[in-house]
Amino acid sequence: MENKRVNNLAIRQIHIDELQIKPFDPSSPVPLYYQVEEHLRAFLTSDKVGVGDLLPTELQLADAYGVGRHTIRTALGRLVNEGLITRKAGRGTVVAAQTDRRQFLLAQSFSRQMEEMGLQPHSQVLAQETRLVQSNDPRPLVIRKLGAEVLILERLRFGNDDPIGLQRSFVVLEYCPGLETFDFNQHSLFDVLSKHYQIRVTQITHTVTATVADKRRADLLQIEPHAPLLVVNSSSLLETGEIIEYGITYYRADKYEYTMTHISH
Amino acid sequence: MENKRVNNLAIRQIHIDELQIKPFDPSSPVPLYYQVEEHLRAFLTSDKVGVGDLLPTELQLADAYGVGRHTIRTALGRLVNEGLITRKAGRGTVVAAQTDRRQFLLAQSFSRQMEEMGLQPHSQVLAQETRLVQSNDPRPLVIRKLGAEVLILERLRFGNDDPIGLQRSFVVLEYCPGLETFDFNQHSLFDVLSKHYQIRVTQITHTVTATVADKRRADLLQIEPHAPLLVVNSSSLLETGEIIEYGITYYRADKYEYTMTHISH
DNA sequence: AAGTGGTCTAGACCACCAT
DNA sequence: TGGTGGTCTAGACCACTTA
Repeated sequence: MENKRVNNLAIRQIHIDELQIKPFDPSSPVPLYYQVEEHLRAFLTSDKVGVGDLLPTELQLADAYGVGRHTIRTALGRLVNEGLITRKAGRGTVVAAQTDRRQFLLAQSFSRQMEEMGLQPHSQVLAQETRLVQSNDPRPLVIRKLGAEVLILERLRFGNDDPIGLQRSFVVLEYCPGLETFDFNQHSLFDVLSKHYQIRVTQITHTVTATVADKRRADLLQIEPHAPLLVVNSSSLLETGEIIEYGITYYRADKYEYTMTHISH
Repeated sequence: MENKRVNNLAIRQIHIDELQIKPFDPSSPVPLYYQVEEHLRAFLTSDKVGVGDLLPTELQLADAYGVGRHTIRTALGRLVNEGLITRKAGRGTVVAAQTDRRQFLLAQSFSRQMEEMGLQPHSQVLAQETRLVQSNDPRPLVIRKLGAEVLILERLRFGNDDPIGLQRSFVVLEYCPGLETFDFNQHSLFDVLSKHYQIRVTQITHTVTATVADKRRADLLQIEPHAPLLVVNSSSLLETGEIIEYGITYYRADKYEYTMTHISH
């Protein structure tokens, strides 16, 4: 529990013992730098560390893991690329803000988007049914999952009690049997998938277009008919490339905008 | 001009002399690996190489540049991260297809987007003027460049002779003096910036929302008034984080959609 | 002044690929 | 079988940060 005061900012120096380093299996075919990397990643993504914490020095890590400094640098270099840590000569290696990871969560979850905008999210389930994928369902589902069993969920989404979006979600039940028994007035879809089913969505594609509100959508969203709507179609894929969810959301253009940053390295 | 035949595929082995390596200035403060990296990048992005060409071995490069193998590996590793090359143990280092770079160009340039969709792009300049940034201009410009000189360009954008978008661009002239003398009926804005001014845009943020067409926009885009439009606001930043361009484009929702894929690592 | 990450070298052994 | 990139070590000097 030693703290130092640097630049008028209390920062925490992580002690080497906190890493709970165990000796490696030297006969393992897995490269040493990768074993170090995985061990550090597990530690960095746990709740034992916070943004800005200072990692032990490279030489301390090399000593503790029982490998050369270059091996440690290889592992740290990969974690820098991943955005988990940053390095400063003369200063040390610090735990970074996980903006990428947070942005990805935002891309998945309406609830987190609302929280990010400072709004209190809630949902009203308008319809919930399970049936098989039909040929007039969204194309990505038809192409890859025709005839598969899906949960279809239609929800009206609110931020601070204002209706913001009307969302229709198709979830392929083969990956999450029993999903239809949850109450999605109370639970976030992506929270249930990640926490109850341990499902990792690793890729999401959004296609954005525009339309004008018809009578039903105007009534539900409490806007004039013919008011502009932003239409976001989303495909959520597993690591294997299989589709698990497809969604169509109609957002009020006066309450919501879609932002994306492209970075060239 | 020696070719080898491997796996029924003619591949070209790049000879070390083709790189035209000159001795480095050893007193330069620029790290050796970075000098190597820049030299290789210039070579790889020139028309002297093609996708699939095989680079000289790491030891040959180390010898030719007069540095250690590890220094060469650092430079090559960074170029791998950048997507310019790939490596295969036992095989060698090969020139990669530059898919990442192409996607980023797409995000910049209307012309390339149209080509990607198989449409012939062209533009009609509706207005072109230079003036100073005023307080009622787009916020990102006002915040960072109030009073700076900008070129304002309003263009009607076509794909295969159909009007698709109406675009208003603000370009900060401090980075590209004389830009106002180009004829943007003929030239792509981002082509002129990158080729004539050697300007590298490394970050673009898009904000997407929706509206309905007013009379003027409906006439220009040849649609009904009140038809839905997709509104894309874009900020283009330099490596330094400074803003060089801001654009607002109104796209016909029946002709254009905005697609973005998020990937979690 | 002491310690940090940044850079660099020389050398070693390995798994993999082409021949 | 010979050569490639992949991994790893030991050691060195530097610029920079912090005290």
